[in-house]
Amino acid sequence: MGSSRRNDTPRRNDKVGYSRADKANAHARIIRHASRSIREEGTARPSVAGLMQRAGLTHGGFYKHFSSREELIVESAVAALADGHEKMQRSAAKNPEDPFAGIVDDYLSERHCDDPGGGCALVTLGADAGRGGTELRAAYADTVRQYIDLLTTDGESSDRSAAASSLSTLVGAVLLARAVGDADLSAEILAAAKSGLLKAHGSPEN
Amino acid sequence: MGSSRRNDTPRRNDKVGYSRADKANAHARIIRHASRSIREEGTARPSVAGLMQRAGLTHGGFYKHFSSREELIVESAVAALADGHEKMQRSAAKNPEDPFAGIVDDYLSERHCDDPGGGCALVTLGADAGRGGTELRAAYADTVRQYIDLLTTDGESSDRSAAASSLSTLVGAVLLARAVGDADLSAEILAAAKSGLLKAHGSPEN
DNA sequence: TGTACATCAGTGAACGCGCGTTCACTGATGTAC
DNA sequence: TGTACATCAGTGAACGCGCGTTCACTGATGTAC
Repeated sequence: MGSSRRNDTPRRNDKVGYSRADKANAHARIIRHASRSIREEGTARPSVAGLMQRAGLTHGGFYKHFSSREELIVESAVAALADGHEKMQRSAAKNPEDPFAGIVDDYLSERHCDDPGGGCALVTLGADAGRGGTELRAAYADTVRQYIDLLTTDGESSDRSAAASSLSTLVGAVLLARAVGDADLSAEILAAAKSGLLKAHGSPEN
Repeated sequence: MGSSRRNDTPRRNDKVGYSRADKANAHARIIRHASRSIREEGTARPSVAGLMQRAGLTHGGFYKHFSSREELIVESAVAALADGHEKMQRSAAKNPEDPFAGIVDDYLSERHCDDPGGGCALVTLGADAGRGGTELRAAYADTVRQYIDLLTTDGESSDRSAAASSLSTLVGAVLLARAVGDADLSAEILAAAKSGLLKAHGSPEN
């Protein structure tokens, strides 16, 4: 009740002092929300003030966490890329007998299509990465390699090629399905990609 | 020599009066350069002044051509989408015996990959279209349908599905190849997509 | 065909606004003793 | 353990800057007669 050292009054609205744990939490919150924002709006549009507001903070404290807007963008892009990869790992784990089918089902789902902010950043940040700096592109490339590994069921080189081709189809299909404003055409694209991928995967050699 | 009505002194640098043909030419020039700029930089970043400057004009006259920045962006996005489709038609025409192979060769070429400003706008404007207004998305959807038609060699519905799947692969591969900053990985992705597409197209049924 | 005049494409200065960034300030945190 | 004090996360006002947009102005264009 009386003199509280910590963990009392966990978060006041008006004015407080801030512990190191508070800062770490705030940092994680900024990154988490920003990684959604840039997937939704791209890396160019979101403002520093808006991103801080979404994390429940004001813009003034921004430079206690990042040396520039660009640094936040890169850090949250990396987080977004990792987030998408983790979700794909979970998709693969959902169907242990045919992880490829598990991935395809989740990736080409309406659910994924309707949630760009929580979805694969290869799609949402692809164009921005192509225009971006070295660091972003390197992180993007690493993520591509991880996706290809995940889609490669054995170590054969032809299978790695098939995985890269499959990844292209997955990413392209979701990009197209989101961009056309037509639900029927979106569904057609997703179904076509799924059919093509499963057919190719079913007959791996000729 | 003496009193020139028109077509003398075709374009002076300092100060001139402007004919209707001049305006039409200027309008086309603005659109042409802007359609490159937005493919290179996205729809968010290029400024009105910069876009006008690239067309050899100053920003003041902008609103003689467009009612807002947004209007220019949409108009030049439509032009960019049409430009990419025309180039793909030419790719198909280059190989009349196997138009599909002609398209795949050009689309997945290093040349296309290295020229986003002159390349397919489904790739470069995909993310922006997904975030954009109704008009842009409708134009994007129309272009997608034209691409699918071009990739459909007969009217069978399964072939249309194959075409949509192939288009996803094409678009995804170029998006990925551009975004990874690694020439080897880019080449690997393009080669993998090409191999996957030609394999699938070689054996159309089972 | 020639003359008189309204039009309007393009210029460059100016507008308010939102942006990224900086700063003085606050007060709990957390260290030194 | 308790006391004194430096640190520093977060606030909100303020900064200059570049943006989209507006405007008065110019003078060849192109129409009316």
